[in-house]
Amino acid sequence: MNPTIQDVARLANVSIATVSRVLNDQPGYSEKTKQKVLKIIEELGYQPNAVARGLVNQKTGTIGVLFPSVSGLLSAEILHGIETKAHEHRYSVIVCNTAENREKTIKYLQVLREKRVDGLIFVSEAVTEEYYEIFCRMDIPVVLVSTQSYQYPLPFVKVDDRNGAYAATKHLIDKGHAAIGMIAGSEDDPIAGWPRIEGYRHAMREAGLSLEETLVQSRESFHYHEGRRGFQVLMKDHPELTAIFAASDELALGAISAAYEASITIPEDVSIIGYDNLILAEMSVPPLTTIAQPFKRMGSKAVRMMLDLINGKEAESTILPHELVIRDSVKSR
Amino acid sequence: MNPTIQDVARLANVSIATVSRVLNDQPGYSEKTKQKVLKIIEELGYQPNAVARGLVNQKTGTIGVLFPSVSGLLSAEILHGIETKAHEHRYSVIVCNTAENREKTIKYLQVLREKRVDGLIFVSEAVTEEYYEIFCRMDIPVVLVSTQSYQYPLPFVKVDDRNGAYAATKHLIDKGHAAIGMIAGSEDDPIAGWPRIEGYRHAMREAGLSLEETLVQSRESFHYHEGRRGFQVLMKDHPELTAIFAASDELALGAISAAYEASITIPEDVSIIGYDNLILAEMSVPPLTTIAQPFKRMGSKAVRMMLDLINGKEAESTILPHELVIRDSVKSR
DNA sequence: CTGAAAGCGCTTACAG
DNA sequence: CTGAAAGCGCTTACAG
Repeated sequence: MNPTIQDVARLANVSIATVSRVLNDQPGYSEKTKQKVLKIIEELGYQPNAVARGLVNQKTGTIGVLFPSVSGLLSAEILHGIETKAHEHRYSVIVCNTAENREKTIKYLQVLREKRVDGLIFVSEAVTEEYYEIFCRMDIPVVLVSTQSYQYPLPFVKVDDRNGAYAATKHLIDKGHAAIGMIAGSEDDPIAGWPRIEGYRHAMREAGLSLEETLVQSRESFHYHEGRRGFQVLMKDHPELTAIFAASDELALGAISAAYEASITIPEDVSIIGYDNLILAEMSVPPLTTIAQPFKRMGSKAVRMMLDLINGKEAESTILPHELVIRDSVKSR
Repeated sequence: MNPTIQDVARLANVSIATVSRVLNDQPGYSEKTKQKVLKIIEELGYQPNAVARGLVNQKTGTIGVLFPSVSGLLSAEILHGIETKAHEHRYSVIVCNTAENREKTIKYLQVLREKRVDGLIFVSEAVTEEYYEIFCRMDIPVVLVSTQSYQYPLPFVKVDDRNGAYAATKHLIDKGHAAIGMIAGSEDDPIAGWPRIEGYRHAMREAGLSLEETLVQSRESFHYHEGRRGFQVLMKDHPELTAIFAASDELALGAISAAYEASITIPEDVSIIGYDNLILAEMSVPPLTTIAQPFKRMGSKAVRMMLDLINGKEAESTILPHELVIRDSVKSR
């Protein structure tokens, strides 16, 4: 159906070797030959078969990206960064939705291995020993995004969660708040869980404020409904609170919604600061003050590291800066 | 690096043809041979090279998906549906972010053609003559999602926008509203623009209500900020309005935010109904009543159609049902 | 039941 | 400057 290099060679009266050379900008043919070949290619609308190329070159120009969830806003923004940068360098990206499920992840890894992707980007998930062993067997570069591994030497790009959480809490303190609670992720989560709790505690301690345990409501996930529940529990235990740091924007929106139902006004009664700066932070009522993570940049940076790795260079793990985005959900006291 | 079929054959003392047969569950070997081969495969951790397979079979088990934007919630949910269903059938998906840009789209199409994807899913965008010609040249199945073509015979899966908009408006009318405005997309948009306006007008006409032109604020896009602006203009021109149909959830959230700033209470002063049912509809304050589009189902249905097409069967265009989701942004009068 | 061989569409030494 | 040939890792008639 599609014309092949054979067709081009025949019509141009040259060998396929010559066609291949002009295709790849290699030396070894006269200008005249080049023009002849180019003309035929044009006429035929010939496009080289990347599958055949992949087979001989042993690289496919494809990278696999594994997400715990593709429908989340966070993944979507990271994917956007990855996809854009990859395409700039003529790489394609295959998306995989692991759903944080071991079997699915392994299945995906197997498919990606069969497809001979040139590299793997692993997003927002912990690297288990099992995964790591598969990475090794695949023998291709792996870059971590928005996660890191303490046990395995895998390069990563992320924000410093501890610092980000510190900045959020500090902002609340600077605004005159003293009774500050936190709605957090799981304490067992070594990436987005306890580091953010640590950051909060650090700021509280530094300011000489209460470190009472019940001030942080540790939830199972970072989702909206947990934010609602977290807010309710927190306000029941600590009606004196004037400010809350929610460890994700979704948690913050949940808190805002629960506040609304309880006739607590944000930010008049209670100030709330989020974490992430997803687009929905802007759409919130009131617009959410939050710590921004540069998701797109994280994605493109990961691709740049991946390209270095593929080309045999080193890639250094990178901490990208977070940023305080002030909107209307935090009020001075 | 990775073991090949040659390695397996050598160690199992059989020919590569035999290995290939047991790999593909074809007849033609004794149970004993099979076990021997399987054992070696296991020991070696052998995994067939999908690139080589793709070259001989002339199919890659990969489909390309083109989105106008990968970072949007809507795309993310459709992608989720596509990805899940594709993976169930051992297909991989390559994502492409066209940014609604002609050059980028053509570049992507070229890459996908070189990579010899087995099919194309084209999401939420109009099919131009130029694109259609490329589709034809690629000679692979194309399925449209959340869009359709009036000029070209391309199968699609979508919701009936006219009916959905009608249902939204009707709901407002049923709740006792008569002064109803609309914040719409572009009138030039033949997919999500005028059909929704038509649906609104149909319901208004049927109920004997005003069809005044200024009652529909047609905006450039379906984004949040347009919703804010749309609301402001609408309420200035028509302070008598008690209800508004926003043609997307983002527009609705923009309207709610603008209302909040103008001290207009939702739904007490003005009821608002959205369209899409993105997760943020649930997170809105107040939670947004809206028309749900089954995005995940649209994605998986598209893949199912794609598989039929790839296997030489027919695929019928499908209209999936919308659904009214009642939350708190609409109040009876 | 099994294997030798051709072929998928390319790239790349090698020889001239 | 140019081409014949081997090879990438498979599948599939074909012959036995």
